[in-house]
Amino acid sequence: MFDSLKLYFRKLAPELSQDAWNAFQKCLTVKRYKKGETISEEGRVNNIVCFIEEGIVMVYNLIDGKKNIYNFFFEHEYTGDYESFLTRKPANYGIEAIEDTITFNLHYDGLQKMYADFPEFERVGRLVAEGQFLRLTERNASLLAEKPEDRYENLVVAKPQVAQRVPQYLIASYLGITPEALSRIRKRLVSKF
Amino acid sequence: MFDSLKLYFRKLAPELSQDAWNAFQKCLTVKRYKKGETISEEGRVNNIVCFIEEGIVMVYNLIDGKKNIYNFFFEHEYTGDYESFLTRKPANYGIEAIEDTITFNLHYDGLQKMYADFPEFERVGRLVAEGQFLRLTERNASLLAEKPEDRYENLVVAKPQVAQRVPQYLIASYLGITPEALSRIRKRLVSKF
DNA sequence: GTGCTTTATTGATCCAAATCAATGAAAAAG
DNA sequence: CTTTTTCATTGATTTGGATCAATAAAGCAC
Repeated sequence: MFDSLKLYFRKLAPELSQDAWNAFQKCLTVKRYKKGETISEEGRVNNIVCFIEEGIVMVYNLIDGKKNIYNFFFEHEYTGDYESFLTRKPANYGIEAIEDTITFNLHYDGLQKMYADFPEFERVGRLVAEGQFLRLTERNASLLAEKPEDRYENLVVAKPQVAQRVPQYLIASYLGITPEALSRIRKRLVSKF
Repeated sequence: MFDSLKLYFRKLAPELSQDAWNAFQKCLTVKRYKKGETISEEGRVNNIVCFIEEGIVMVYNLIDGKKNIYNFFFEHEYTGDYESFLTRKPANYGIEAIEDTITFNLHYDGLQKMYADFPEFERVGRLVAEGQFLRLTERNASLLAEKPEDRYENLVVAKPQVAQRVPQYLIASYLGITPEALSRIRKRLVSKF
């Protein structure tokens, strides 16, 4: 059932015991979402981390009624409003399916129980948090130092899936620009070659 | 000696044993840096996390020979090129003292030994990584959704110390703009009141 | 399929920041 | 204290993206 997730864990923390993994499995629930459906709502405390088995998901941040795309997540990546999940404060971020999506969801209480029952699991928590941090670091450097045009070029190279499977107006939001600006950037890039 | 750091730990992980704390202390070294001095160099693997006892430090990212300020850190905050520290790859970030600074430095090997000898210490690692992540999340949202002018206004409110103790051209870099642009933003803000 | 809604493109205008350049102010070095 | 270097400000010009508006294309529902 959770083969892809198990594979992910094997790589992340190979020394994790079979007992811990078995207990962890029991904390998971499988969920299916239709394209456009809300997975986790902005405004209330977020209690889940989602491992995406199939589909694409976007995480956004509602500011002045406008959805700012924080990031896209694909098959075999995990996501969630990690901030709300950790702080137990109402989420600033919402999560929505961009395609029909299947996720394995881990509930907050389940994770806390894992930490309590299997102290070794703290290590997984640490590695996951560190991974999240590293991902953010890159995005941050990109937002700080690169122009929108460079950001788009790099995105296409680094995550070609995004350009292929995600609508442009969402990519524009992810890049921090308007759809019009992205359209013009694309035009410029085409005439470059 | 490490009172301020101990206080920080008490808040972060109150249940940490005295044994673990004692062992941890032994991993620390005290360092002094003059204003302008390099604490950790970009380009080589970073082996330290610094807890700042006194002074201000900046973390930057060298791109095309230009220092992009990632962040400033003050008394009783910790810093380091966490990315390089975690991945064991050459650092993309350098660290430099903005004022005369005293730090308590934790070496990578010391931390790994802590994890090995005191599995409970993984929890500290997790909480630290989570804290780093949360900090970055905010900065990210700010870079994505706010205009430089708003970013500056928010910075002045949230971290008045920065505006007071850090030169403007560094703040400009932190905001992702040129010193000229910041100078004009400040002018605009003054005439606002 | 037809119509309806959403998304993408293009044009025109406006604005904030980048860039280039020069001067003034402040800090560091001697 | 004086000189030198670094930092901050101001001006002129350029540029890329925002905004407003209109049209074209693609998706979706019926």
